[in-house]
Amino acid sequence: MPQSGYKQFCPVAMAAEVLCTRWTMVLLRELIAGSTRFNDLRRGVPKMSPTLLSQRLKELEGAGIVERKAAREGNGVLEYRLTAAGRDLRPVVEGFGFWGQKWVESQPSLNNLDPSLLMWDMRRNLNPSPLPKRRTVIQFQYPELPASKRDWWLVVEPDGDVDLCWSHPGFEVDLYVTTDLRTMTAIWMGLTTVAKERERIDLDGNNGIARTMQTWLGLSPFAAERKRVG
Amino acid sequence: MPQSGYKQFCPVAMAAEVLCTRWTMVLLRELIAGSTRFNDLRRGVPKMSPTLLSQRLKELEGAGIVERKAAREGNGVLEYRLTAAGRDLRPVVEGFGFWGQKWVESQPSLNNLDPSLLMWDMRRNLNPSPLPKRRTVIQFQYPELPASKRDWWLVVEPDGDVDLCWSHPGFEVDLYVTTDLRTMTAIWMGLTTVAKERERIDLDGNNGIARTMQTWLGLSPFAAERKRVG
DNA sequence: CAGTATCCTATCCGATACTG
DNA sequence: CAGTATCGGATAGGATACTG
Repeated sequence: MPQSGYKQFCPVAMAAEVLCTRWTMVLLRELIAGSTRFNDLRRGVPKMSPTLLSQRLKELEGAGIVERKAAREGNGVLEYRLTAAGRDLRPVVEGFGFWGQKWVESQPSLNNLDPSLLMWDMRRNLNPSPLPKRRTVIQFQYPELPASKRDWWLVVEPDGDVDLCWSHPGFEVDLYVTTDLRTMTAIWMGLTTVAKERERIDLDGNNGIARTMQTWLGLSPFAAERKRVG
Repeated sequence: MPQSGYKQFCPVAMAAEVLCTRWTMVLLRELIAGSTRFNDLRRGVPKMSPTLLSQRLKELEGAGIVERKAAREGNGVLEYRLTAAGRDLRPVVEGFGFWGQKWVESQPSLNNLDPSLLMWDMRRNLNPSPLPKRRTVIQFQYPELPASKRDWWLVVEPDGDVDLCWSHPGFEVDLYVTTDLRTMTAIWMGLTTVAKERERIDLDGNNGIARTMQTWLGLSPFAAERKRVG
């Protein structure tokens, strides 16, 4: 932010000085969602350059929002964790999200799709409880995309852990979901539903899993907020 | 914001795109506080250039947050009013304010004082009810400041309206408050109280008004949030 | 009073390549 | 894997003066 700092004693300005730099709110969303490792953060904020990510993390550390420390397991790998001040930003970030969901036109941002980011978010919010109590594999296929971004696998372990793979994990696939990225994104954002888009989605495989898709498919944390504009 | 736009479908990013440009949150605070005219907004955001203020107002209009229309009285004077989407930002802006009050060190921003801004905010939040039911005039004096910024008058009308003057309004002064700007600002922000700073404040005039200063002096909307850092 | 026009520069940031 | 180094360009926005 050019000539940074507002030089104002108002608390709103003081907060904005820290929070309203480019990418910062989006990065915070990713931290709040639970990512702690540098490359996990990158996946959640893929358009941010590593240089800037590194710089922002330092700024957030300086502002007392994030602390970096070595992960307890792992060979000196660093983790970024929110401090109390950072956790206190959750309602602020959620405020942004719900307001954005309610009032910002979504058509333009539906032109900026990213399968990697979508699948990464889906992985996080997936709800394993309606699924069988064994390992379940779901393959997503976006035929319109180039080969390297076309196929994705969500592997749901019996303990509820979900892994995202971009090459075949080797296990048998329980359900193939074939659709276009825009439809899948719109469903995930809560702008529409599996049922409404039924004709744009091809489900092939285990019938029970197919039928309950809307329930195991976790949606965006902001999906519940009803859109008020186009 | 350089290369603007996050090109992400996440609602947090969508909101941040609109809200996290320079000065925008601070401007919104002023709109939410009730200013509607261009020059009133300027007083609330004095460090913002008129060019940028004008530009931001247009952007906010484009985003559906503000609408501009001719004031009903007055000769075609424009007013800026929040739309429903804009009013819905109140909790978001307040979230910033409370978080900032709680977690951002205030010492640095207490080096960026501005008597004009402080008095402007005091004018807005003053609570007339403990004052006499007649016109009451309170003169603030900051001896350390240059003459042009030293003296300020708050004129409280019987109906509760408060005017701010920077030259003597002509009416008899009921109370002279003489202190330094830093002390007065810290009190207004809720970081300290009139009683605690009693020795730094000189009160001269009507005793009853002097004694109740802490009550008629309206504080910052965020004063109630307790600071958690230095 | 309520803004515009113009100019210019600081700086933010994106891209890419590279390292322990 | 987890970042750092370097570079250049775009652009945001500060300053100032001006107008209806």
